[in-house]
Amino acid sequence: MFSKTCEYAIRATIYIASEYKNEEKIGIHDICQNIEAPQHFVAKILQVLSRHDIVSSKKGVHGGFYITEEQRDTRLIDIVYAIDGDHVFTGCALGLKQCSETKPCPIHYKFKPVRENLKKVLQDTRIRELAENIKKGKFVLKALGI
Amino acid sequence: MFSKTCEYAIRATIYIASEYKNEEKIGIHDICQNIEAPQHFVAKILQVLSRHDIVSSKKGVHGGFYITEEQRDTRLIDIVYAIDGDHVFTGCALGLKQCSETKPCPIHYKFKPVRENLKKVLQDTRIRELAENIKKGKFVLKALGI
DNA sequence: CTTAAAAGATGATAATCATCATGTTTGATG
DNA sequence: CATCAAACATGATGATTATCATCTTTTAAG
Repeated sequence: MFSKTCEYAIRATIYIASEYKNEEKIGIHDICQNIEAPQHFVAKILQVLSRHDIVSSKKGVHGGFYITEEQRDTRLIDIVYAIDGDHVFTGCALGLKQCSETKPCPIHYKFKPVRENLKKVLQDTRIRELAENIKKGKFVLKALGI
Repeated sequence: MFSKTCEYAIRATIYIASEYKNEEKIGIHDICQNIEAPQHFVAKILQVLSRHDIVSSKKGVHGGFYITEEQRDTRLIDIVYAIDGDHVFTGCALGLKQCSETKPCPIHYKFKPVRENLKKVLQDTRIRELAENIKKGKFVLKALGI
């Protein structure tokens, strides 16, 4: 559904939001270990997220990634747009360039509710809520090693 | 949502179903021209569809691709399964290996209805219906050149 | 029974996406 | 103000996906 890049982006953002407290920034190493993702790759992704004002970062000693109160209001759709663009929402399911409401492909209207459903979920889900649920232990971001 | 391979597979199948009549098989060249897809690539895909009994083919002079009455009952989900596998339906939206009903990722339950919705659409849509609609001119598979 | 037109099979190339590596800039701290 | 730990930037490699090319097999028809 999303690119791997986007999956990592969402996981990293949720992790940062669930861990950040007391002004202690979170290092890339810590992040990657806990979301089980390749370090260099995620570093690159976090730079993009940072430029899009989805997460914050600070260089230097005691630097790292963190998230502000405002940024906790980020909706999943913002991350998807920042990384994957609008393709998931607007692109034709059959890959037809000219497919539209007036020139629909054979399955255009059948997929419309699916798309709208997806969009709604992404619009209604905020990082804040997901991070809270992680903290409560309701959900997991990685398999817990015994 | 689907791979390009899968998009071409669906388009080709619909085209064959909408064009085939009077036992006249449809050549790969004709198909590719009308669905605007690369010939060699689609040839490969049609071989897979043929092996999966989604379309039929005949070699030699006056050979080509065609579709039987039974094959017109093929549902879109059959094509997706044949080409892309079950990843769209079962894979975690965040790419987590261990994500499941008992160990859900943070957005697992939010995406569940989206997935079910998608699956239902694919299950309820048959090639027969799509081909009929093409014939009636209600939908298009390619941009009509002026 | 030879020919030609079609799909079938397999392997090679190209493009895209994911991952890795290396060096640069920033900023707190002694 | 030198040092070091962090993110930042950019380019290189690897893997996967999409596309192309070449040859083989089948089959109707002269």
